[in-house]
Amino acid sequence: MSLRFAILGSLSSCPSSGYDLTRQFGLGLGWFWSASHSQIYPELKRLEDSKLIDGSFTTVGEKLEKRVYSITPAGVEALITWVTDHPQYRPNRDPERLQLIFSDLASVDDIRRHLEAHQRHYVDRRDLVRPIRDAIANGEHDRVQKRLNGKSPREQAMTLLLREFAYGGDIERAELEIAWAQRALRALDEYERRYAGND
Amino acid sequence: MSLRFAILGSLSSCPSSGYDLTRQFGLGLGWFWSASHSQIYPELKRLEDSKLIDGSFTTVGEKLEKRVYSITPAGVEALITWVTDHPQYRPNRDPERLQLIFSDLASVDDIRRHLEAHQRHYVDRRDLVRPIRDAIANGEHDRVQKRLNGKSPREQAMTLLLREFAYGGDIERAELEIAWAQRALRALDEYERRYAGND
DNA sequence: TTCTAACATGTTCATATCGACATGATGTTC
DNA sequence: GAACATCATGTCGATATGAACATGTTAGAA
Repeated sequence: MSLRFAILGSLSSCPSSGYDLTRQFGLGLGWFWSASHSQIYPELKRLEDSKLIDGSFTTVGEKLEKRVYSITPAGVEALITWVTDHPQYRPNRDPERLQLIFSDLASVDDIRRHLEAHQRHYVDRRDLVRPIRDAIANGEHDRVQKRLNGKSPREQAMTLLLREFAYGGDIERAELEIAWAQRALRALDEYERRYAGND
Repeated sequence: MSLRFAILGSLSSCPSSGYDLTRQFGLGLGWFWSASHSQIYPELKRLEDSKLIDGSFTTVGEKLEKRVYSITPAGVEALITWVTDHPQYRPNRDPERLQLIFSDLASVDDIRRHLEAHQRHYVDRRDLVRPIRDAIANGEHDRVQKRLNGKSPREQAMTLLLREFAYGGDIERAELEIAWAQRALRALDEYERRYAGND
């Protein structure tokens, strides 16, 4: 149910086409909600039917049609209602650690590979998010800059503060997972030393 | 797709009924994968059709039928294949921080409430997971004890080590989120001081 | 004996999600 | 002029998930 609000939120920065949004979901926004174009286009239709967004046609070159959507006042209202809502925490889904708790059926090497993959995953993630956070802080992020347009310095500071919290939290999470995996790997080493030769 | 393996994994500790599994998903296992009985019963049927588990009937009292499932050798094999697989990281879904980045449309008080709810959520979570982790470490967790049965001391140590990693990681994550929310709340205070009276 | 909590197992429907299928235009490079 | 990456918009079908609907038993307490 968050997809519609992810779209509304993105459109509250600036009007965009389905294609623009798809790319957004593949970049910055994607760290908090990801979606493919096959979800986005039908959702845009539904949002238009609900009068929360407004579509207009443009043409690129000779024939290529582009549909650019803008958020309506009703859309802004719906978005504000949603952000103001008590956050809904979804059911836990942690397939990696689920694998891990049943990995006593696998070999120590398999477990080691699992933890190394976990570490790599979060290193990659951290290294991809950091530049985005930095670009936002340095005023080099296009869509965030558009969001700042027309806002007072006070409001601009809040927009930037919230982004800093959100991306910062994501980076901290990645760093936690990296440190966790490293500690687990060291514990595995110790386990192997303790039981070396026995059994 | 992890549901079938969550069930297989749970059955690899000891045979259980759908009802037992439902409770398991509501307790320990639920921290890594949660599911309702309406997902579990049909999945058990599918697993039985695939010969990965074996169902037998028991009667409780006079009439009440109970279907107890055990994992088959083919099921153990399928489970091992899965735990040995490279972990699959799912698309990001972080509705809370998604709300947060668009909360520049809301009031500072709304943001404060959001962060306080976030903190409470993870305090509750931490306080619920810790006793489970401790019970496992102290040998007071029934299903984990059953899993240890018939294992060598070396194997038992690995089972317990993996649980410690998994639950420990979850607790650390909760503590990170609590600290993050507290820092964000302090940053909000500072924001309000800085802009007091202006605007 | 009656009531209640817990035991026990299902189905059904709406929605979410993802990968694959499907099509075509535009701009750049070789 | 051909090839290719990117722009651009859609649909379809399989599966996942969750809430609600549906039914009945058993054990213990009041």
